[in-house]
Amino acid sequence: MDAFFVSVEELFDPSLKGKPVVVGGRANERGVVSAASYAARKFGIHSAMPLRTAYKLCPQAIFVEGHRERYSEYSHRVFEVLQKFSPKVEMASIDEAYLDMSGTERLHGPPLSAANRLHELMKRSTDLNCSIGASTSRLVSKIASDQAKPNGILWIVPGQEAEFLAPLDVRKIPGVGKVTEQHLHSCGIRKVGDLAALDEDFLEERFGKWGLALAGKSKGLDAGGWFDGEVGDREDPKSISHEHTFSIDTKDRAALDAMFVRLSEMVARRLRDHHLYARTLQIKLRYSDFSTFTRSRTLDRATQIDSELADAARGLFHKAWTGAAIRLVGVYAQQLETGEGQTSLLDEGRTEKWRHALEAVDKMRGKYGDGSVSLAAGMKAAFRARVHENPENLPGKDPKKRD
DNA sequence: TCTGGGGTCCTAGGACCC
DNA sequence: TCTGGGGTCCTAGGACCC
Repeated sequence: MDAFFVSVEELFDPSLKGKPVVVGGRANERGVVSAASYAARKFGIHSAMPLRTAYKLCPQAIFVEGHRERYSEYSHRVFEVLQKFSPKVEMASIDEAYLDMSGTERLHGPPLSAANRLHELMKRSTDLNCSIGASTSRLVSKIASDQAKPNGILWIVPGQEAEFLAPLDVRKIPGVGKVTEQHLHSCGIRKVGDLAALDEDFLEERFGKWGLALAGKSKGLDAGGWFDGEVGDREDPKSISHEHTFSIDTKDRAALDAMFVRLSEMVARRLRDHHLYARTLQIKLRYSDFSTFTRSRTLDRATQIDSELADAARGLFHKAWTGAAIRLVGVYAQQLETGEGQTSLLDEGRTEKWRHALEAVDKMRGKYGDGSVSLAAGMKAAFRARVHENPENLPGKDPKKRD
């Protein structure tokens, strides 16, 4: 989808159309650009750029927080349109999808006319623009759709994959980021064609397993990495996490403790939504100087209970924390299992009680919002965060706030 | 410039087992 | 007595994607 978040915002507020719009947060907040309108991009603004930098480049831009629920809803509408074209659809992210079109020629005709009809139906059904790349591999189709933006279609004729890729910068290959790009440049490799011309053994020696995959990609093959397997058979998530960057770095032990509880609750809630149990719990700490540390622990027994995750998270935190001011904390559930596994008789009663309590809690959260119920420590987190960011929120000043 | 939040995949060392 | 080779699990870190 083209400038997806911005385009959805425009549907709800047409006055934004044609203006420099930045989705991601207010101009003076800690955070980065999630999406920028094409008008904003003219000023040099792009996604992942710090909001404060974007503001300096274009102070007159309109900064909006964004609405995740709306994007999810529209993502689902997009998915429904795509399903009309192939039974094998894979949403690769909220605004990007792959369709396996093999065997649909009789129904949709040759690639270009199928792409055309999809393009038109997408516009009619969702009022949103997309770009389409068509080819014999996911890799080439993805790159082709990038080249087709905005609002375009690009079909790479079978056999022409390598020719299409050859003049492009190596950075265009998904998986080649800043670091790999620098590494490749230092070897004198700048274009995909340079890569394709190299000896596979050289690449493997220099870049390991990844080098071998790169050799394949440079020729347009879905070799290794993300593109393995059939289109559309992604299963359960492999990890579930939440993290929080404080608007002001903090050393407040109770506030940090409480934030770990709150994040653990959010993770546990989503584990239950997915009917999954976590065997490994990881935390992340980021200090003021941006140095980042992770600590993890594998639990005796997989769990989806708020307090068990929270206790483990706080335990890891206390062991690792230097006492210095902290910018970010995070909680990650990994090694997800579909059952909790062997439970000792001793644990069973306790676990059962929690299960009932949490069922009720989840129902209330569904009805009254996520903030409606929390472990006592989680409530403290919300409260302390409010006071930390605005001392006016201290209780006693206003009887209503004290409640 | 002053750096979010949600993910996936890969590497590498050490413990431990046979 | 002076040390193999294979495997798996655990932990920490990092590149990368949207």
